[in-house]
Amino acid sequence: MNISDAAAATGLPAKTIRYYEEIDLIRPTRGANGYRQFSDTQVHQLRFLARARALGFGIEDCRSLLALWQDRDRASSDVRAIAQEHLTEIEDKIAALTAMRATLTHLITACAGNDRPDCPILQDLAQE
Amino acid sequence: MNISDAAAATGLPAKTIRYYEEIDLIRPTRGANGYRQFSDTQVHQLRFLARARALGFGIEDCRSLLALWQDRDRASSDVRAIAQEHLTEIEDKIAALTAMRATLTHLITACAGNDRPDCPILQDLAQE
DNA sequence: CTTGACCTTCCAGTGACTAGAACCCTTATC
DNA sequence: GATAAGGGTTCTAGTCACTGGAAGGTCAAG
Repeated sequence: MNISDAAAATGLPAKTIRYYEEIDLIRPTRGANGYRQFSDTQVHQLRFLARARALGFGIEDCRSLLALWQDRDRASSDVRAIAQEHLTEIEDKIAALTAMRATLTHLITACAGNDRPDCPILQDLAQE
Repeated sequence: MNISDAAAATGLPAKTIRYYEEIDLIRPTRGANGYRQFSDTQVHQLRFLARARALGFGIEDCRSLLALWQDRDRASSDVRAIAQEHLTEIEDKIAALTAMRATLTHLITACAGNDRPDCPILQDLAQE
């Protein structure tokens, strides 16, 4: 399977798959012409990576999760620990963004949004 | 006022202030010894930038907002438009993170987190 | 005169790709 | 056999907003 087929099968751009090879997340073999060859197993790994990335896991977490997936003697507690830490980070980001949203919503509501120069948004930025 | 005083007065790291000069967000003068000199006005501008960054505005938005702040003939609608677009981006991010949180919370709850290898988290990553 | 705290510039790295250039290989058609 | 389209390859550089570190100049105190 060539790279564009692997891309179609996983939803990942070909460029991203090449990048994953560069950082040793995946090791496709090479054909006589130098083209990358992806096995069904590797396509499965790529789908795993795509899903993990979609859940927001960083590349190093993905590497760990992939290794755990391959390891039949893994402990589910190791997987859970990675997921739990990631969840905490997500919750922190949500909290930060939610605070921004509250402030912005408030300021936008207060701003007339007309031709005049007076603006509560700028006042807020200038003062606090 | 030297850079470390400006940093202390604004909460921004000195490195960040140098970076802001490099990208022409601020233009401190220089003393005879080559040190950057910050006026009270410039410290005020830096605080404005710090606050805008804290609300998540990107650097180019900050540049625009700073220019609008300096412009006495501005229309508040221009400020509001920038803030509104930014708010929409924040809401998109919150939505994406909230979806991740829901999935992760569900999976973490389902995972025993013990010494055994069976793990709903890996199952989810492998299948979907 | 030395020490230590400041300041300067410049280079490189972060995360996870992405764009683009320059070039090679395969397949189909004429 | 020529050619053109549509693969594939590598390499460099750019993204965003800093951040770390090295090498070296400046200043105030003792």
